[in-house]
Amino acid sequence: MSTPRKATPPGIKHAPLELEHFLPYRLSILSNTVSQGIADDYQQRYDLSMTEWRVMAVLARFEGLSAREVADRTAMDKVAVSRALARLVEAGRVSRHMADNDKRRSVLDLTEDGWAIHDVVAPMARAREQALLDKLDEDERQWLVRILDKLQER
Amino acid sequence: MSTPRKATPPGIKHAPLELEHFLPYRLSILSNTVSQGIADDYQQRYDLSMTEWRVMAVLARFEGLSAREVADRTAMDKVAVSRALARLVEAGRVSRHMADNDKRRSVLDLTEDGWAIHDVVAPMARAREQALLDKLDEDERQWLVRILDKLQER
DNA sequence: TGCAGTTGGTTTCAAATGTAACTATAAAGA
DNA sequence: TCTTTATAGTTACATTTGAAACCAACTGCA
Repeated sequence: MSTPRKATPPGIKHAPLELEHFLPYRLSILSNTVSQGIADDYQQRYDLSMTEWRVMAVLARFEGLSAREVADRTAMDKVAVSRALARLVEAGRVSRHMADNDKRRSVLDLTEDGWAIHDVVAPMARAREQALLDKLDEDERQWLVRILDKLQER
Repeated sequence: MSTPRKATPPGIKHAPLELEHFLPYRLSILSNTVSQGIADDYQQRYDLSMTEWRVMAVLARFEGLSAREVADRTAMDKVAVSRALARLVEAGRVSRHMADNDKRRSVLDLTEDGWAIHDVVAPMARAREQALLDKLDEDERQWLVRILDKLQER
């Protein structure tokens, strides 16, 4: 154990990644920081998880979705959605009733309580986004949108 | 339950977030897609988790770090690092010995096996990054770096 | 010295998450 | 119609993750 078993051949350099310039890493750090920041605004206050908030946000935007459609729109998997919905319905923040044309399908909506929370949290989320965008000038904001569009293509 | 308890005042619109244009959401989707893509390259093949790979990547770049320093550099918490290291050491991919000036502190390095894995995975990660960057033209790439720098300020 | 506070790191326990199996309904084909 | 296959959603189990408690070693200071 104390003697090196084989010296690294002199010519080989290993070329480690420079994480601080590595795009996937930078994206990950940035994304986590931002999402966590927003979550800090509502988590304790409303006992609301990030996934629950995402479900609420999409139901605010599109009323009457099924669980499956929520999953599609949030890029969450259906089990996660099912669990988030169980808590939200239990807490009286989302109403669920059966679609009359298809008894498997649920029809989901925010309740009044759900809307009340939404109407507090959504502006806070927007404010966080704005704080981020404020670091950029107008040119940069436009490039950012264009760049994100291209990176997400396909 | 069947009678609405209070009608939503007619003037109030609720202003839901448009997730598809909401920056934090877009960043999250993009980041997860990219990181998961890279992870697909090594997870099954080397039985290596994403956190383990991150630890290896940072040890490739900076030899002899302590666990604490790894945590700082990866923005992971120390419990996650501790667990990743336990597996990596067990698997013979990282060596750990005690710092002689401070017996709490560990001195961590990739082993030969660790380097061998690194030297396969790092180029794959770089290739993924390149595939992403290939979607942009030179202008856009430069703006992206600049924008990320500004977004991460402070 | 010797005590109080801090730091590096691991362990423990609870909560979150993912995978696969399962139930119920619906749709499609013979 | 009867049988097969697909879909919506939940449940069960195993794994991962995070928070807090914990232990050991170090530091500062009386």
